[in-house]
This record gives sequence, structure tokens and C-alpha cells, in this order.
Amino acid sequence: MSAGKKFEAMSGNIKKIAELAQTSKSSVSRVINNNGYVSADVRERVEKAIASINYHPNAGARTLRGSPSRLVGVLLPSLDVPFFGILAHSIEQAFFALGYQTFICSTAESQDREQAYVGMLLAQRIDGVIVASSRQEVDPFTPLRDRNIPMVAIDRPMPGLTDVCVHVDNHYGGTLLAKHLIELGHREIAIISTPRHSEPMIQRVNGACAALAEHGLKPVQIAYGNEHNLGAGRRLATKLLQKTPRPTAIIGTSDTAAIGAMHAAVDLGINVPGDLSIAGFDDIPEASYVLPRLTTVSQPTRKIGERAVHRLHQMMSGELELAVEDRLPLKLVVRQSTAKI
Amino acid sequence: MSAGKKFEAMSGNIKKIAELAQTSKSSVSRVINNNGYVSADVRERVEKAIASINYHPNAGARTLRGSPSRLVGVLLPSLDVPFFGILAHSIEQAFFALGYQTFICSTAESQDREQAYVGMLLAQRIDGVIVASSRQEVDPFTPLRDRNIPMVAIDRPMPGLTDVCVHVDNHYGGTLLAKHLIELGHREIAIISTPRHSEPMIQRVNGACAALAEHGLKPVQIAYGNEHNLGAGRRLATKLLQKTPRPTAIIGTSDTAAIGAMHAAVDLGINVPGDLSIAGFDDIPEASYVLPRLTTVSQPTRKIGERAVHRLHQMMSGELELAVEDRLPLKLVVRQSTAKI
DNA sequence: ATCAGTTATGGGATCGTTCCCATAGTGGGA
DNA sequence: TCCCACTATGGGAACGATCCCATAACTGAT
Repeated sequence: MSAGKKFEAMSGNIKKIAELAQTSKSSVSRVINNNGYVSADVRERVEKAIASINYHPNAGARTLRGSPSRLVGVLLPSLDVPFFGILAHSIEQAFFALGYQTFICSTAESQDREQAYVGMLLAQRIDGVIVASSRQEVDPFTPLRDRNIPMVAIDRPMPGLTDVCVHVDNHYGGTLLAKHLIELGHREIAIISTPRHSEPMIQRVNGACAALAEHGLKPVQIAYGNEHNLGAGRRLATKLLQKTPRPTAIIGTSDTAAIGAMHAAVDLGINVPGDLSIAGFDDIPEASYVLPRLTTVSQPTRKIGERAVHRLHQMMSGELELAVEDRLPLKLVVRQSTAKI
Repeated sequence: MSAGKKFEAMSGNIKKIAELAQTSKSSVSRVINNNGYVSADVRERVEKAIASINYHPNAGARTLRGSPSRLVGVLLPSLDVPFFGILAHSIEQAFFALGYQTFICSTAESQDREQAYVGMLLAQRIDGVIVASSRQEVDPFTPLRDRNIPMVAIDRPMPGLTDVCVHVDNHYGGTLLAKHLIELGHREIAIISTPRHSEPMIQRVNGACAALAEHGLKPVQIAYGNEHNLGAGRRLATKLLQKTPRPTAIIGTSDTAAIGAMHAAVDLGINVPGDLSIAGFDDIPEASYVLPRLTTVSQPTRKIGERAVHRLHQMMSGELELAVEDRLPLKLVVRQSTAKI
């Protein structure tokens, strides 16, 4: 195979440390794992030897003997969407604090990739997994379930896969937005939902529709897109706003979609919130840094990640055997992108 | 330790497959690795057995025998900053396509964390590392160098650590912004740079100062912050804009800082770009989705990640032995946040 | 008939670690 | 004095994979 200078990266093993410290590998192991009897003298020699060559025990060999790998996987649709970037960040940081190493797996909503990632994670003998897949299929994840690998679902329950879930009530969040707009006098309300197959987005749409229905209303249009980015929201809104009669308000099922929609309005010379109210969902940092500042439903993104890590940690420690559904609070944050009609 | 129901997650081993397929583990290994002689009959039986229990070879055991781990590490300051989120995403995706599993390590600019992560990566016997540390210290990374672990620096060279670097000319980018503002007639130009110790940010400041100096100018103020987020930019700009005389233009060393500054201006009733021009750096997606749309220096974030992966792949394959410095192109993107004075 | 090369299969050493077990010295209680 | 508990240390078998080597059947050339 590949020629070239070979990197002789061997980083010493326990035997070498034993030689350096003039003792046996058993004693070295006892020092490293801090169990069993070791004299102060040997301990010191071993610690010196370890430091002298910057030795790090081979993690693979350890798990081979049956120790937990202290590796975990996080499966989510993407990393370059602010919401998921923040989520991944909080998860990774929380695991680090617990001494776990995290595999962040960006599945791009593709079943093939999910399957490939699950295989890789199994090969690494991960101790647990957090899944934030937004699609409905559970097939790619069943191998994890079949091996009883502790698993926490984020963003939406995954019945049949795991009984532990950390999420928000997306349906309720949808109602908050619709009620807010109704209270402001809006009757012609459109919805932009993207990506189309995302369960949380569907729930938000359903919630909004339910609240509208309570007032004998229904959305003048529900526009679906396929991507989760600003451009998608903009394109969908542009189309929407060119129809007549024009809606007086738009609900975006994410801040990204809503901010995209704001720019569609600007392009068309429509004043927000004067002629058109726009509201989003998530409360990403950018939501309060657009003009007009975006009215949105705030979800505690970081807390969701931290709670999920906490739950997974409990499962991995065998402290959690029951089904648990953590539902974190949502809050309507009224800013400047919505106004009375 | 932790009690509770034990997860009996053993996922079969090569011996079990051998039994199921009525052959030896040697033959199973040959099928899995697709080398040596195997009859069609045995191959089929083995493949069936593998599928039947969804077997995945233990990655740790493999590397124990000397195979590459196909694990790589990426060290960067954070994941919840759009720029790094996009960078991490493109790196992770590119590695996945090459069959590598990525450890994304969010170091929070802390030396302790960097050190801890490096230790964990060494324990996992990673094949290579991409480092995007913005700080100047190289100490935490020397253990990687000492083991000859292939390493690519991103965003800035890391002399003494690695000779392979993928970056942009931040100094030049700084000059682009200054020249643009000077051409528009600005003379009172302030700079907001955050986080303070980031090498790329410093280079951008230096570039801007150099271009100003060419016209006998110097920045009316350089404000430094510690965080890389919208709030930091906003706070710095608020302070800056309350002084008299007020600058007529602000250069942010990142889009994040610049967008923050725009909101400081709004808070103070200053019109952008009428009374104040603001320009950023990076061209994150949000830059074209604020109002007014942000003038900025565009860097090819995804390409940087992909190129770094390509270079690391070459190093890991032994195909790259020389020093290589990839400098990717920058481009000034003039939008609506800057105007003639 | 002999030999070499190809195809096919299985045994067993090895990688780095943990942990059980054997060994052995020491000190204190009966 | 004997015995046990405690302290301390080292040897060696596992874990799951790879891969070298031995074995053996078969082909075709000499």
C-alpha cells in the first residue's frame, strides 16, 4: 500500500513503562488505575516514567478487556445550521466534562449515512448514543437498540427505539405563535415549514393549525421546503408573497426560515412588521440580531443538550431503567417582527 | 461500581461468525478484509452470518494489531460560532467520505482542555489531527508532534508543530477592508477585534492598519473583546460609538463582531450605512441576511476544511512529505452596510 | 513421476491492557 | 509459635482481531 516515510508513531506501552520504572506491568496497571496495593516508591517511579515519555494507555486495548470505551455518539442532521451547532456544542462540552469522548455524526438526513454511522459507532463499541434524527424512520438505528446500547432521543420521541427522550412541546410552541398573531388581529396567516420531513417542524405546523382552527381559521397556505437554511426560507416566502391576496403574517417553523422570509419581504418592498408580521421558532442568537428583531418561540437549546447528556449518563451507569420523557419549557419572545394589523 | 441492570451488549466476535458459518476465524477475517483466498461458498456463508447478527469487527482490536485506527481529531475553539460550525461540518463530512471517523474537540480556547483532548486523542491512537487553535501557544500539541502524528494547521501556520497549513491571507483581507473604506472617503475608522488573542484576528487588524498607514491614517480606536459572539461586538461598538468624535466607519474582524456592531448603531439611532459604515470578515451565511446586508471579506470556509482534510489524508498515506502552505483566495464582497461618506 | 504454482483452509502467535492468582514479607492476636 | 490479615509484587491468561505459517488438494509443465 501507500509508500512513503513510515510514521513510527508507537507511543510506548505498559511494558516499556514497567522497564523504565524497574517494576512489572501489573504494578504499572495498578498505578494507572489506582486500585490494588502499590508502595509509594513504585508509584512515584511509575508516574515519572509515564510522564517521561508522555505515555497514554491504549484505549482500544482497554475496551478489549471489557472496560467501557467512554465513547459516545451523537447523530444529528447537520452541524452548519446554527441550532444544531449549538446543540452539538453543548452536548460535546457536557460529555467532555464527564470524561467522555464524543463522535459527532452529521447524517445529512440520509438513511444510508445514518446506517454507515451506526456501523462505525458499533465498531468503536460506543457506550451510548444521542439521536436527533428528525425523520421518522427508525430502521437505521435498530442495531443499536438490539445491542441494548443506551440511547436518548432528542427533539422528538422515537418509539420502538428508546423510552428516554428530551424535547420540547413543538405542538404547543406552534399554538403560541398562532395565538400571538391572532391576538394581533391577523387572519390571513401563512406557514413556511422546512425541511419538509422533519418531525418537529410538522408538530409546529400542526400546533399552529390547531390554534387557528380554534378560531375558525386555517392557514392561507403551508409552504414546504427541503433544506434547513436561509435561502430556502427566502425562496418559499418569495413565492408566497407574490400571490394575491397576500397573507398578513408568516409563521416560520424555524428562525432560519423566518429570517429568510424577512429578506423575501425586503426584496419585494414589503414592510415588516408594518405590512407583514413574521415569527420564527428556536430563538437562535441571530434571531435577536436581525432587523426588525425576530419574534420567536424560544427553546432552551443548550439545556436540551445538557439534559440529554445527563440522561444518557444515567442510563450508562445503570441508574435509569424506566422510561423518562423530559419536556423542557418553551417561551414566546415577542420582539419587533410582529405587529397589530 | 454502578449497579443496575447490566447491558449485555456483546455484539458477537469473529469466532462466533466462524461458528455460524462453519469455518475458521481465519477465513472470516479473509472475507471481511477481502484479501487472501476464499471460496465463493465460504464467502457467502460468512456474509450471511455477519448479516444475521449484524456483526461489526471491534475497531479497537484491529488497531491493536497495528492497523490504522481511521480515527482523526479536529481541535477548534468552539462549535457554536457559525464560522467554526461550518468549518467543522465540512471537515467531518469530508472525512466521512474517506471512511474516517472524526473526533470534534471544542477547546474553548483553554490550554487545559487542549491538553486533555490531546491526551484522549493519543489514547485513541488517532491517525491524524487538524488543529484550528487560534492562540499562539504550541505546548499542548507537542506530544502529537513528538509521535510524528500527521497534523494540518488551519487558519494560521503553527511553526514548530507542523509544516502543513491551510489558510487565507488574513493580513491581506484586512487591507481589502481598509482600502474599500478609504475609497469610500472614510478617514475616521475604528476596528473591533474579538476575541483578542486570536492570531487570525490580529493579522486582520494588522492588515487594516497597514493599509491605513499607506494613506497616512491610523485607526481612531482598536477595541478588543474576549468572546466570539454577537453580544461582544455589540458591547464594544456601543462603547466606541458613544465617544466623540464618532468614527465614520467600523471594521469588524469577523462578521459576528460586525453584526453586533450594527445593532449597537441601531440602539444609538445611528443610521447604517448613512451615518456609519460597517464591514465584517468571513462572509458567514448570516452576513447576507442582516439588514443592511453586510459588506465583508469572503473566505471559502468549506473549501478550507476540505483542503485540510485532503492534505491530512495525503500525509496519512505518506504521500506528502514536504512542507505545504495552501493559501486560499479571499474576496471583498461589497453589500449595503458600507457607503460613501 | 516430480515440481512449482495456485487455490483454499485452519492453527496459533501477537498486539496492549486488565485482572486473577500465586508468592512472600510483615505485624499482631491467640 | 502458629495463623491470619494486610501489604506488595509479578506471572500469565484472557479480550478480538490480523496475519504468518503449515497443510493440502489440484493443475499443468517438465
